[in-house]
Amino acid sequence: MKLSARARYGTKALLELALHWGEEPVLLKDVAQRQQIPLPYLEHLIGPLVQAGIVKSTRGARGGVSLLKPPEEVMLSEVIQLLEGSISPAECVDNPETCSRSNLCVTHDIWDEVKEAVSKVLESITLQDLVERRRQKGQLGVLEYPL
Amino acid sequence: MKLSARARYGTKALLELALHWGEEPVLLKDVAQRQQIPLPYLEHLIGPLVQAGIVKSTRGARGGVSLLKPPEEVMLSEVIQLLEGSISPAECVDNPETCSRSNLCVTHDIWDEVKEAVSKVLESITLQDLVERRRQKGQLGVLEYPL
DNA sequence: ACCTTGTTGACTAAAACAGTCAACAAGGCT
DNA sequence: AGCCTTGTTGACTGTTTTAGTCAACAAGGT
Repeated sequence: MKLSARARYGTKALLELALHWGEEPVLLKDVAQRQQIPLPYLEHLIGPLVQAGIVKSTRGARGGVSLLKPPEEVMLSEVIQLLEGSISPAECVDNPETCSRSNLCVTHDIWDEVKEAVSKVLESITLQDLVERRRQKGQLGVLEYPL
Repeated sequence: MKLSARARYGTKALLELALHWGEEPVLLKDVAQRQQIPLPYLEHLIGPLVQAGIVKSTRGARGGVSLLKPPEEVMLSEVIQLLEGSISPAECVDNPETCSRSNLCVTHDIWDEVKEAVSKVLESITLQDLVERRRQKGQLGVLEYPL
């Protein structure tokens, strides 16, 4: 039931961008450093996020990445799904045809309920929520960590 | 976020035993066959379940395995935890010391909420619930599949 | 004794995953 | 124009985990 590093790193990266919503693009390098993500790894996460229309990237000097959609419009469920593939705990939840006798299979229903529970949580939280929680935690907000 | 085959197989196996609660021990071979679990694999799941006091095993002719605790006293959370290790979606939920700056780390809180949501579902379902759901599905009950 | 059944541990094959490296594309700056 | 900066892409590697197998063994019934 572990979430992949992909999904965890991706979420942290987006939080970082959300903290800078409306400002200049942030350097990938800085996102990596501040959120403790290996830079070459982060590079691979950005692609899908750009294609999904969540992130905008600008090349060249003074370039970087920034959020394209407003933070309050990005649900975590969306992000996780994009980077993780699917949140269902068992294959048969997404593809009922893979398990024979799904009609009798009670456990199938359980895994589906688990999935729904997770979905519900992740759908209820947006990047904006993360930003607010973060600001509440470290009262200093963005100034907390220089650079 | 996938559940391991260990946990899924284990759950199915216990459901099978719960269906025979109060009867003669069931052969491992039959559990494997009816729940579509590779026998040699199932053998490895039984050990931990016996040690945890959930299952009782009897060797020799007319032996087999049977539930030790009443089905209504076995929560799925217990089973999954035993076979899967932990249900938290991220390491840092179980070991906060592994992630530095956990004080500022907002995502940590999210993963914890996800874990709680899953726990809540799995704690609310016992083997007895599975049995009842199963009986409702296949009206014929145990007779549904001969052998 | 012998047959049946669960127990244990060693082992393998395959897949998934995290992470790296290097070549490249695109855009600003002087 | 040329250089420097920054993101993009794809190939690659090493490690870990996982599912699954095999074979020797232990225990109990008949």
